[in-house]
Amino acid sequence: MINPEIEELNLLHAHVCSALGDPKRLQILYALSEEPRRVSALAKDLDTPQPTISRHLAILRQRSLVNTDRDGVAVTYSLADPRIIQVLDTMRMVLRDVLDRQSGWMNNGSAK
Amino acid sequence: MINPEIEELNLLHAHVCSALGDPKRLQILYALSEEPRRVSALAKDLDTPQPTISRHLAILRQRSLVNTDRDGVAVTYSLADPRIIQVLDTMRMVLRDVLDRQSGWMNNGSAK
DNA sequence: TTCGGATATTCGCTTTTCCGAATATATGAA
DNA sequence: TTCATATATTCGGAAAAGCGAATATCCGAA
Repeated sequence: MINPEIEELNLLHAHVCSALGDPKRLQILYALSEEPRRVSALAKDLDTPQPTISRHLAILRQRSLVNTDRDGVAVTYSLADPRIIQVLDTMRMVLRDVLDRQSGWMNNGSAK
Repeated sequence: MINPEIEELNLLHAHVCSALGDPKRLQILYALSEEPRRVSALAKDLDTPQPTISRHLAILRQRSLVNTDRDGVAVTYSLADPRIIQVLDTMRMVLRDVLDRQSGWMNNGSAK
């Protein structure tokens, strides 16, 4: 409980997870899972200013969630690990189940 | 791309994921995955003030990541879905791989 | 109703995060 | 070197998140 290594790992863990907590970054990650893209392509596809995309990509890059590949003046970003999408899909399924349960399919719990 | 339903789901998705981005909440979720606990037990086990624990639990509750079960004056919290831990474990593995790669096992890439 | 223990909420305050706008840097071509 | 294009960074302000301390609420027992 007072182990500094575990504590440190916990901080990193939260730091990485917090990168998943932004709508624009989710869009970016899903877009990259379809296929690697340049910054300009992401900006166009997500209809978002290029500096905004770059800032989010910097965050994802710092947390090692995406890789970069320079090609002349252009930079192509790709997903660093497919498990990231697996994680996001799982969370989406969990969310969907919650929404289904709340949206009262099964009417109101009392028969007749 | 201009679908309001998808957009809304994306916001919720990010909102739920952002709950995973705090070290204390990670500790709480892992503790609850071992076994359900009362607020006071969490406070003691994680060596954290009770109001702090309650605030974090409120966030996890709002996002439907934990369930509550009143038993008189005590409230027992439990993990709402085991897939949440699966997600956290996966992210930890991804993180571990990154750290391993950075920590230069394989020395420096050039033999001899 | 009153009390005591368990849990929840509020209040200031500081820190972090996000955005748009502007600007800076980097690379290849000429 | 200079230009044009692609990408990155900085700045200022607004919104959100976190925390400790204090306090409020809830529930069962008496």
